[in-house]
Amino acid sequence: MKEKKEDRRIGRTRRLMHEALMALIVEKGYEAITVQDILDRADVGRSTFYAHYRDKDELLLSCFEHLRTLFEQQQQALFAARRTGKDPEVHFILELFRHTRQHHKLYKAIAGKQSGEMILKYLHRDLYTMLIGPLTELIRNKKSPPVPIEITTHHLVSSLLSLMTWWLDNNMPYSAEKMDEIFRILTAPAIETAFGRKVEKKEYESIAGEHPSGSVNAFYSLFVDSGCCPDN
Amino acid sequence: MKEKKEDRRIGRTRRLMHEALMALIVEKGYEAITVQDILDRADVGRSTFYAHYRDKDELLLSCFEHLRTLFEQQQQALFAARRTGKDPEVHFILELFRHTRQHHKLYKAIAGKQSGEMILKYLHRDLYTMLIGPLTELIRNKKSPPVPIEITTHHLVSSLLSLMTWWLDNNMPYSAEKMDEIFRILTAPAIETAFGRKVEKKEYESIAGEHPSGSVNAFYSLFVDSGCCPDN
DNA sequence: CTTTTTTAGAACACAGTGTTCATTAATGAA
DNA sequence: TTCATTAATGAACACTGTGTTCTAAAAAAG
Repeated sequence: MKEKKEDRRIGRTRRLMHEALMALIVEKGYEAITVQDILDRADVGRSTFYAHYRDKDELLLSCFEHLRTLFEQQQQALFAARRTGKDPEVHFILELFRHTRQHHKLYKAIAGKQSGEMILKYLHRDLYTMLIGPLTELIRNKKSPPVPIEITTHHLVSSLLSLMTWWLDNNMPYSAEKMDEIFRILTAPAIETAFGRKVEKKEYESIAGEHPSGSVNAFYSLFVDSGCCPDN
Repeated sequence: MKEKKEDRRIGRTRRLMHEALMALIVEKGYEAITVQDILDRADVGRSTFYAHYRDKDELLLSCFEHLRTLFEQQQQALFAARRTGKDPEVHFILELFRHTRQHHKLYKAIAGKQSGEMILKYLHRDLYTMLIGPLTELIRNKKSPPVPIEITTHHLVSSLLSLMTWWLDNNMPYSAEKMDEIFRILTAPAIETAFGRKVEKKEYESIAGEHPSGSVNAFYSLFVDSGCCPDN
């Protein structure tokens, strides 16, 4: 399974540069960092850096992909555990907030306001791609929604990322569960609208409750049941 | 009133540089632009540029402030017209979309994805400052909201900007009125929640209607009635 | 017309990027 | 351990872009 013919030095050098960049982003912000800063912090040679990455952006992207792999592996594990029936339901958004808290230093460097804006665009694009399919599927047989599905999806992703960065940049004053709840309260009605259904008062109230397992969850469980996670 | 002791050359030079930057942003994106590009396009000397602006960012900021002034003047005029009772109600969000359409080339350069991310942060900060006060005032006597007012405000501003940039970057496929309606559908329920009131089905349905003048509008008319616009 | 202010243009030092190459060191396989 | 292979080092280099300075010329104001 594992292709382990990689030189140890490569992994070590890459790890050093990752760590250096993450630390520097938190300290002075991505834009202000020079390649020389990274070399000094990681204590590697200039030519070594360019042997691994084309430029600063590619290093940051590499850090981002590392974090995404971490999350995907954890999702895979949870997904597998769920299939055995031993675990409760897994909700993508909640797990994302939990993973963020668990690796908050990495997330803050990568998704916080100190990081490069480029990363947020990648995150947006990735989440958009994950969402647009299942959401389109869900409204297939419904009447045409009052808001185009592309805009709704775009709005949902922007809202999620906006909450994430707010949470990180304000030192996570609330629990992951609370953030998940906040996201639901702020966006669930819009999702119902996009699905073309009326919002019943009873349903709406249930949104503010603690993780209801009613129809509102249809959206959230999408991320687990529809195989929208990459590499599935 | 007007302090017109400014040398004609100053205005001309500044205008040339503004125009050059706007055009270049649309062409190749803000980050890729060098000072030399601006000098060539505007046909001004290098020392002239630095006599007016510290750097590229300050020039972009100057363009942004120019646009904001344009909008504020128009708002002032509408506000005045409304006081005479000759005009229908003025809604901040709708007027912002209308102004965006009216000056879409400027807005696309300044708020589109090709522009510097710095500007979106300024826009976010400005809108947040405009919103947070009136929103806090509105929930003063209500029960404590399920979502902190700071987060709700942050979310609203992010949603608005996300819609704005989507609209601009997709060549404005919908009318300003439609965008205003979309913004209401996607965010009004969250506002009601922040206000601590239950959303009645009748009210909710009215959101999707054409610019209802019911209680949902309490939020939107804030921008007109509460003097939250700068320089009032 | 005279004074004041702005602009032009070239020269400059400086900071940061990305490349090259000969040398040294670490690695992993035999 | 030996040894061929691969990676890291570090210094030198050309290059691009920034921001400053200075003198001469042009334009505006009075």
